[in-house]
Amino acid sequence: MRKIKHPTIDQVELTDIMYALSDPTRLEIVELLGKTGRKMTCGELDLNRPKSSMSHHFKILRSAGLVETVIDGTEHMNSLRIAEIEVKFPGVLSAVLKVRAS
Amino acid sequence: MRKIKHPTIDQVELTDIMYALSDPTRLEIVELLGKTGRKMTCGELDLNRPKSSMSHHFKILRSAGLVETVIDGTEHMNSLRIAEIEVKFPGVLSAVLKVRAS
DNA sequence: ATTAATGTTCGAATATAATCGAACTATAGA
DNA sequence: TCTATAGTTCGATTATATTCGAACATTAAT
Repeated sequence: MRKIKHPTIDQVELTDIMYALSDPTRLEIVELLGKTGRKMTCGELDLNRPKSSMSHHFKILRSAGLVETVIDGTEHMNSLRIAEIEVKFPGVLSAVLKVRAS
Repeated sequence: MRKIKHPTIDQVELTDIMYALSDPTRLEIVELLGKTGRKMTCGELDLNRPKSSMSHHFKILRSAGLVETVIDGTEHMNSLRIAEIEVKFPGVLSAVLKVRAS
């Protein structure tokens, strides 16, 4: 496990994004990543759930194209792919973030 | 079966809306309702699927608060609850509709 | 080399959802 | 009243997701 695979932006489907955002835990992760605007480790994003459960949710966020994870030492740094997603699906993710921020 | 129950707008959750929109068939229904902007019967919205399957999807769209159905004779007229949803979750549904329209 | 830290993957249990035929309900029209 | 129409509900099948402990992999530090 050296590098994590992500879909390219043209492979990202709107339904997958909707699905990823339909889980409260995942929506909260996305909200936190959007709020801080920086890369965060899974640890920082911990929501009182077992590691394996969190890992599962990150996997879905990644495969939906919402989150990018790069490995840095033992840590996995996660960030929102907001710029790309806003180009492909203008207004969708930003509106969700705005709603959740208020 | 006289009148169909819908959630009030304050009962509507963002995650339920996301979930409802994560299915291609349902997203297509929403897209058609948004595009025409008028009430449409389930028949008009038929997507080559059995009635019972379509009914299932409408049920989910209704319970998510996305669609309102009023009975008119033997027909069930469906419309998007876009005005209410835009007040509660500004920009979300409109962005999805815009993306799908393009 | 050991040990610790950070996540992933596996595997199995449980839960939720999709699908669709068949039976049903409600209304309209002849 | 009989029949047609529009859609829902039931029920059973199949498929997909969630959950989380335990084992594993990778890197860092001692």
